[in-house]
Amino acid sequence: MSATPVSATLDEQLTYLRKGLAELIREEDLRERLILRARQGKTLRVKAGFDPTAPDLHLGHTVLLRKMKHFQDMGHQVIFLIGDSTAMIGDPTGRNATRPPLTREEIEANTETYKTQVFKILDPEKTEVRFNSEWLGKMRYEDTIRLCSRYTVAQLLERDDFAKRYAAGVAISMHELLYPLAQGFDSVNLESDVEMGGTDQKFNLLVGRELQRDYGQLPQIVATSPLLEGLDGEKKMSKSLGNYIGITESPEVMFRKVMQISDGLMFRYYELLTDTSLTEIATMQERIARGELHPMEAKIELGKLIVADFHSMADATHAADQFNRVVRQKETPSDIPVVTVPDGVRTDAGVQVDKLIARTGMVESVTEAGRKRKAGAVEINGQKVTELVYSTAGLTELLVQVGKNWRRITL
RNA sequence: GGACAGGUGGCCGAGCGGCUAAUGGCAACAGACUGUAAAUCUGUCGCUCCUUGCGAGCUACGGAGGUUCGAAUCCUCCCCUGUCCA
Repeated sequence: MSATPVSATLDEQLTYLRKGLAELIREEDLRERLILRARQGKTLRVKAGFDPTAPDLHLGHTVLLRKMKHFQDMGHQVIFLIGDSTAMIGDPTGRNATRPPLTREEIEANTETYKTQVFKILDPEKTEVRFNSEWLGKMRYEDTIRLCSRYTVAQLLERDDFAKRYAAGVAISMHELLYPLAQGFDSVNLESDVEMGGTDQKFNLLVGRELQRDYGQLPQIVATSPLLEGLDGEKKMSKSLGNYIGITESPEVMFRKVMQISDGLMFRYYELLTDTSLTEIATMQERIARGELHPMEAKIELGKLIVADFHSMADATHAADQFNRVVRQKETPSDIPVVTVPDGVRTDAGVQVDKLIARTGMVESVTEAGRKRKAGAVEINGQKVTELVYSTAGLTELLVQVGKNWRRITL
């Protein structure tokens, strides 16, 4: 990731920080704040919150993390806030009930997971990891009432999600209304100068400004980053929709997933997930349109860039090779998990195929295995297998393939 | 507290006594095609067992009971959601 020196001029800083943001509220405020803090000999406190119940980051999160890194590049302090208290609510999406609070152990385990992932992008030296239970957990009933008194129902109903649900007659629980307030209160406690989040967080981020004003603080600047579309190119990337690329996934899986996105989406990924400049991207698009560059070539390059970010260049090259051999030339992949035959799948004549592929984790259930086999999706030692029993006479191992799953099973 | 309308498989949404593991759509998975994808086409899409068969059993339509040869469908009670009234 390119680093602009900390000694950048004010205008250089602003340009650098503005790039790639969906919205900045307000740009003049950011300018003034930069001047103010510089005069005080301070750096900006840049906050972003994360949900500790789902410590698996995917590329969608990295759009934001990359932007946070840009603030660090400019010498500012980033606060990685873990919403352990607000996790009980969960950012209202319409169908969540109150979730039980996480235990201390769970939170710590999840925090560690987060750190190893987040510091692939963020600079640990300029990152402060905090928990909102520090202040929310200490609040008494009276404190909560006081906080609630600072906001009105009408204000909360401005939030698009609430407004829609209210209009449609879908349930909105009281505690969900507290979520934006709690998040805003985090900003008060952290005295944040900037809060970052996805564009879907805009409302919550703005609440922070209101509350900070109420508490006699300068309102934070709100910086939203675009939401990354998932692999389907339609909905935002999310784990629950299954259209994501996790940043801890293997180079091979990552690469393959990148190759699966549509050609159009590829440019979006270039824009939001790599340092490729907009002009370079435009040039690439033109060359593809003119037939000088094959879209696949551009996508391979994208895949390598992304894999290299989270693994290494060598891994990226290897993943690309692997993809080329396995997917394009339909050769056998080089690193196949090796397992021994599970109990109870042998028969007198050989092995029972359904149980074999179910019990080695290649499919969910024996029933599904049977379906896959009958549908012609199972190959053993290069031969399509539709019979129930596969003869193993004279064999010492089986090379089994079901779709993109491979296993080397020793007998 | 009252009146009314609802709660169905990952989601949406039909069914309203048997032929319903439950129409249809989306999503998903596998196969064909391909530039890798997209698009398109085909198949599948609860679990287990075996003698792998248009096989057997089990579980499933908010929950618990009941009526019936038989219930997602009827009855009772309960829980939950929404609307209106208080």
